[in-house]
Amino acid sequence: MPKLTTIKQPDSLAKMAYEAIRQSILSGQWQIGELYNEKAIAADLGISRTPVREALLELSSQDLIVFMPRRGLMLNRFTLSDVDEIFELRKAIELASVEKISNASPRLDLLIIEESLLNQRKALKQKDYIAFIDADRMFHTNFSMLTKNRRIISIMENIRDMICVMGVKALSIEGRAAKVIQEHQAIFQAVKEGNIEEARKVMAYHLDQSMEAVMESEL
Amino acid sequence: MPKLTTIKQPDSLAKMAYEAIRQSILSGQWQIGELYNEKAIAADLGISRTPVREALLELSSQDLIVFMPRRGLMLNRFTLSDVDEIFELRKAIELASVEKISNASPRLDLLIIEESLLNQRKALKQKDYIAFIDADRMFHTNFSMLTKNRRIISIMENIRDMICVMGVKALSIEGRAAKVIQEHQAIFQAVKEGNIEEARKVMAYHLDQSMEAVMESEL
DNA sequence: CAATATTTTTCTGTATGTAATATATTAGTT
DNA sequence: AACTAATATATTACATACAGAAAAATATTG
Repeated sequence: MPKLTTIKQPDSLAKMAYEAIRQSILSGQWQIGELYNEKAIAADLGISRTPVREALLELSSQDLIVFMPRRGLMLNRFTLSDVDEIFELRKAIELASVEKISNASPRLDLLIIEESLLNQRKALKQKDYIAFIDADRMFHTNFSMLTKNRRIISIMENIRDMICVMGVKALSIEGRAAKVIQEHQAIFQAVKEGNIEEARKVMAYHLDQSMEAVMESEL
Repeated sequence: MPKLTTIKQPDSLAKMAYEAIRQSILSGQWQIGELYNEKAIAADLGISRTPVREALLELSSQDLIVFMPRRGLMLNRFTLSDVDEIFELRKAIELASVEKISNASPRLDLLIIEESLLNQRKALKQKDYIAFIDADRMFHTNFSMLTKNRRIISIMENIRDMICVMGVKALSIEGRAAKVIQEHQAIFQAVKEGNIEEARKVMAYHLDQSMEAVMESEL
């Protein structure tokens, strides 16, 4: 029986390719409906098709891209029913997260959340759209991080990636940004007070509103 | 811009390899702690290493196996903290599922769940261990299927696979099987009555008990 | 000129080749 | 005998090769 020493995985080309491609997708460089191919991506990254293919398989199992057999690959085009499914899953996980965090003892964590709230307010005041989205993402990222559950963290990361690929400009809907801040504030308040029922309620409301905004801006 | 006709994916060797390897793992043919390698698996399946590698990458991203660089691969050896994480995630999802189903209007669904309950009782009476485990799996599978949320269904499937790989004989703990049936009955009852609060409560209790049984039998 | 048949091109899915590296084995030294 | 260094072995990680299928381009026919 072999030893069980934990081996540090050196950064493989496949992992680097995965991150590179993921970032290029998230930063909006991939057009929806456009066909891409392994060879071009490999050439672009200066490596062979093999590690690129591995990266693409991973991205495909995360539902960001879809393989069109013998044709190429494209960004996943999410349907309304996809959005519904994704937000249902998100709700299940974020409600559980908010519940866990409301219960947690080291209230230091709260500072982290509060900071992202402040950043978001500042961004809105300065009308810095990019910074606002960043802070929004941070607010929710903090919640999953605070669960300290790696599986929850990674599913939530994937959900945020999918929402990003939807290409939504939900936050640019008139008045939505201000409401988002109010909702975040309400969530933070309830968590701070340790009021679990209220925390779940306002988080659920916030996610329902977000989904509606996404669907609205999608059509 | 290319057409968007949905193309039927022919069963690729990679997909077949994935299912074959997954089944051989779930049916207990892989020993924990043992090293395996791509070449041998490929030879075994009569195909080349490439599709085997793709299948293994998928299984690894599902946390069933781990790659040991330049050494081979083995079954994932779950720690207590893994078990904790997995059950936390499971709880988040199954609580949401049970809530959704309690609310659902076409109560036909209930028949399906009731049937798996009856099967489980029968299996216990006949002391058919295999059938009992099957019915147990079926009971929970039904819940995720009834959500009609493909993402929830696939995460739950993965969770069940991981629990299977843990190699637990939790259900063989003295008296546990009978208690499982009681707990399932209580869940079914609450769902039938549309009593959401109660349904969540008894499902949470059931999952806590299950996790304890898993951890107990793991050590 | 339109419609169909044929050829060419493109791109994947799979197979195979190769260099690097972690471990096991052996030899050598004190 | 115990420890170290050198060598061998096993196995991936990546590159490359190739066949087959779909799409695009071209030729052919009515």
